[in-house]
Amino acid sequence: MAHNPLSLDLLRALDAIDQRGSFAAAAEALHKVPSALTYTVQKVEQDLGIDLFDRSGHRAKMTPAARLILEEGRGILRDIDNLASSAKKIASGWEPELRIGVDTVFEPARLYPLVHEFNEEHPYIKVHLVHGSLSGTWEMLINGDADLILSTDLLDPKIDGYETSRFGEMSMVFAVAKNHPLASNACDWTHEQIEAYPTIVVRDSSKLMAPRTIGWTRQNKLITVPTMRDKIEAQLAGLGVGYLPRHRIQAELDSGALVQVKLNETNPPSEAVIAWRTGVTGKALGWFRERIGAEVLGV
Amino acid sequence: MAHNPLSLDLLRALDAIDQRGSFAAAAEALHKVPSALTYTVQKVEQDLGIDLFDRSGHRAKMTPAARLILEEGRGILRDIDNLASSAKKIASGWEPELRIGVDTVFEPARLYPLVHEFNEEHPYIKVHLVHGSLSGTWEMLINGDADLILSTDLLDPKIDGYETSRFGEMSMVFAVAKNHPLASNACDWTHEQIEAYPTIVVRDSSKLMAPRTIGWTRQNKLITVPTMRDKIEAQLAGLGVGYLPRHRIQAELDSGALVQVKLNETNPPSEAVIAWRTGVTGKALGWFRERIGAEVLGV
DNA sequence: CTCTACATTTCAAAAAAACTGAACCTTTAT
DNA sequence: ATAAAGGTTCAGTTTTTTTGAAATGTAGAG
Repeated sequence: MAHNPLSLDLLRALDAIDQRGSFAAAAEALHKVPSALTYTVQKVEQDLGIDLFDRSGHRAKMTPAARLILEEGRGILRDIDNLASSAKKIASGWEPELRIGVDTVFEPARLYPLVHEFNEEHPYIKVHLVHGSLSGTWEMLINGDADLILSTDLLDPKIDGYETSRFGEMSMVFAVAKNHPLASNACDWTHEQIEAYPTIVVRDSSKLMAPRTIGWTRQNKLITVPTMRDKIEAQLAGLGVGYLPRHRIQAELDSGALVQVKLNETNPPSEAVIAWRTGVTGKALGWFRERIGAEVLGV
Repeated sequence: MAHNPLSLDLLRALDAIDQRGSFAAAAEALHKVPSALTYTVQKVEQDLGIDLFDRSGHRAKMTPAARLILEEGRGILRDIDNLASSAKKIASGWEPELRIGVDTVFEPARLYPLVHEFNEEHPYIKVHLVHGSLSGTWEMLINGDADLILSTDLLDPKIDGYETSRFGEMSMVFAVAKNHPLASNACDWTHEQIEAYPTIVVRDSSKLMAPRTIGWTRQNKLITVPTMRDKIEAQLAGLGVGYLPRHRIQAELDSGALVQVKLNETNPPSEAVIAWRTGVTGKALGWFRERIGAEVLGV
């Protein structure tokens, strides 16, 4: 019923006493007089019904109970401090949470260092990474399910209400597994020859918008997978062929696990873009807008 | 420099306002008058320099900053409450921490439910599970590295300063792997025949006391391993033979992965015991002393 | 549109709490 | 033995918190 007798003042007092070594020194550090500390401590001792100091000797010595309060109390004081500064941040335009929609063409792990850095600076601002593919990623932004998305300009629905900014170039390469028949003579295949093999395509995660397909698709021999990671793995396994973003498969191209097939059709490079809703000006959004760069594409 | 303006009173006020829905109702719940709440809130708003409520409408509405303080504050209030009650517990004879030494003959996982239950009841009392083998387990108790140990009476050094209590019977069975030569005719092997195979023994973790060996050992063909789990695995792999505690290998005996070999020597059943230092009367120690029972041996 | 019923704030006064400084023990150091 | 330092006590002072009555303001009913 009554209040918890533990006060932040007591926690601060215990901390100071432990750090400075005596009531007198602690009192000075807290800009108080020693008897004020005695008062604070005795009050809690009385209300809580336990001893916090053993006064049998010359110098007061903390009891195990006080030691527990001291140790856990430090964490609580830290939390309270963080909380106060976070509240100020939010009041000054930092959002309480930010939802970032990441298209499956990007490697999510490349964003982790940035998110980690942000989290260190702003421990109480929650960052949600949500995943989407193709039009589905834009849909998250339009619907308000994400505050910021990473996608490509190819898929930009070009409707009102949002703004974009480019942060890198993405070249798509037609690649097949090392042991795939198309890998043997890595040039000058005809359409018919290529169409002999299934194409792996990433399924659009959009629920409402018209699904978009990227590049040409043939009606026959399509295998759809939910994410770019699945597509890469499927092509690595030789299950099918298709365009893959170079930044996701550079290691595989270098090691020879995947082989680029040159086609005579031209594939204009697309741009990696971030997009956000017009008029949304949160500082956390700005923080990421300024920092998301080519390193998300593996530099 | 100055104090953090966030006070526990504010956190409690925000919580009540959120739960009851209005300053007036919250004030009543806190046995105060509404203007007192206004005062508490305004004071923090002024000190922190931010608004906690939007007063443009009829009813005061929390700002996002206040919402953050509310949500995180609830956790802090919970911590403070736990801390107060834990401090009282410790002052009334509950130890701040308890170190339990577990001999390797026991399956550590069988203790987890008990430790979990204890931890729910006493969130701020730290339980350390430390592992030892043979005399080493007793040494932890004698040295003061453990407050309570689980071992067997066979290894009891029978010196002054501690007390024991039995909590179950442990039968040791001479077992070999399914495919081991000794498994084929599971009876009446001569000593010489058995001595043809290596014996797996658990190494004593003792640093100072005289290492004890359990049962007979032959000087030749010994393979020592650090824990009972290693010994079981070694015998399962057919690497050697030896006595194993039935409660650790019941599943393997049932499935036939291990086969009991009957020997004509008699092996008196030993007792599983707990032991603690005489005169140590902490309540956490008592809690475990009362509850450790045959379920540690798999019922 | 006016009136009523809340919901909250303002303000001065009162109560409670926290703090101070001087006096006083007690223990440690010299 | 004496000085120095740590801690407490206590009466008085200052500061903070609470109160209750009046004021303000808004939503909703009639």
